[in-house]
Amino acid sequence: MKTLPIQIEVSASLYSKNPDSSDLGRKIISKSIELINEMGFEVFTFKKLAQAIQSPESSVYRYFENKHSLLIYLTSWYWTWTECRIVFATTNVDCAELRLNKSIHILTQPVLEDNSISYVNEVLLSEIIFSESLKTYHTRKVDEENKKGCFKAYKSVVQRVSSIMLEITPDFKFSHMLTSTVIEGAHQQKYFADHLPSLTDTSSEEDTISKFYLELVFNFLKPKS
Amino acid sequence: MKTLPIQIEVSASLYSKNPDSSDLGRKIISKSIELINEMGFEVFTFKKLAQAIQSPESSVYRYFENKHSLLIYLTSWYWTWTECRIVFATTNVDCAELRLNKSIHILTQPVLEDNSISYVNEVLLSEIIFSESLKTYHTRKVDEENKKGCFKAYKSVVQRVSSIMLEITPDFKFSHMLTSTVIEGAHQQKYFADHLPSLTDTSSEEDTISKFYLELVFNFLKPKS
DNA sequence: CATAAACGATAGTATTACTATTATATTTGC
DNA sequence: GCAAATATAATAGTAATACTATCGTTTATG
Repeated sequence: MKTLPIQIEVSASLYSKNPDSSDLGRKIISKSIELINEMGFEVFTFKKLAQAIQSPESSVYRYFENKHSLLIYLTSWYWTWTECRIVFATTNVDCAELRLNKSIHILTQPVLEDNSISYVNEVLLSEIIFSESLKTYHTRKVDEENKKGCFKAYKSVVQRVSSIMLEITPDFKFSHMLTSTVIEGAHQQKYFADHLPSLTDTSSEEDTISKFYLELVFNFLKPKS
Repeated sequence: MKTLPIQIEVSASLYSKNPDSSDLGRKIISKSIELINEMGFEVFTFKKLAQAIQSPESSVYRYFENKHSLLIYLTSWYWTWTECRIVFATTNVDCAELRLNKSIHILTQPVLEDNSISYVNEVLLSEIIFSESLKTYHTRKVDEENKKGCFKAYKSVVQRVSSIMLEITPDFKFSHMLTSTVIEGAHQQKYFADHLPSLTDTSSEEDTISKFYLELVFNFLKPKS
């Protein structure tokens, strides 16, 4: 698969100072991706991040209000980038079924290769998304943050995939539910496979989860008749 | 629907001192359900709980090591109770499809009536489960807590519903994945409907979510052929 | 070269999540 | 009915977290 040399832009409302605009900012992003991955988001603190990049804690706060804002930034970056990947994989594909198939693959499989151009390690970031992205919106401040546009990038992905479903089955009433069920479900099943395997049906195959959700979607959209 | 006058027993490994064994313990449970519901699990603290029940914070710690253990206790109580409800609703029902149908209803709909016998308010508890139960296993300590049996009650429910699916389609390969997708998906979709509606397909009907997952399951298990 | 912005260094605060201690109730076993 | 065990109240204290504030120095930018 070719890499995307695209510059990902994250909405200015999601940071205090654009981390993409300075060395320190980029170091904050790339190091925080590493650390959140290693220790998990709860254990991760700005103090630890600051120590790791050898800068004072207060400098980190100049970029992000708190670690939650940083997580929102990272997930927004991920979803913007993922939408690019979907667009890239589906333009000039005439068949809607095939476009949906490719989209579901992108949404349900963790990223395996880092393009290693940017300061963002996409492999590690995708792992963070799979295991921690729930925490972006499972807070008391969801509504407030939703108004601020914190989840715009995610919604846009859901909207795009929903539209493909509606091309296949125009009168389908549950396109958004089905899409978000697939995305969140795939994340969850990956987590279960790693930690609570009796909640899944693990197999030797790598892409059981993708196959499951592909079948789920196509059985629902086009029940064999 | 009839109420269940059953005594729910929670595994002794899930508390320091059994809250069911004293007035204070029962007050801790019933007040914490109220407070977690009001303010959300993150904002909830043992200090606030202690103030609300007019007891010192240290007394609460005699029952539960920390607030996370309390949440695990509450979810275990909920899943044990829910399995009872499933058993109650499905015994003496011959048709497996109907048993699955009833089970899915129980799993995808919030509880609407409190039996008001016990000190547990099941309506509020079910709301906590829908919005916060993810937090029981999304921690760095999942594996450790899983070994301790913290998620046994939940797994038992998943196992039971999986078995019904296998009665209907004996060679089905994804019964656990499908069951956990339905349970977690229903929780998620309810949350989305309340906070991020563009990720769902809201409608005036109350039970859109149940209908969606019912259709999802039966389309998958028995594709019309 | 001036001046604004960014950064480093350091200090300090409120809150959280506990732990510890001791005195006073309350239950329980005999 | 009383001693012994246990439960609870009352209070204090600690380490870590999540910030906020100040200020001098460096580094871009026009």
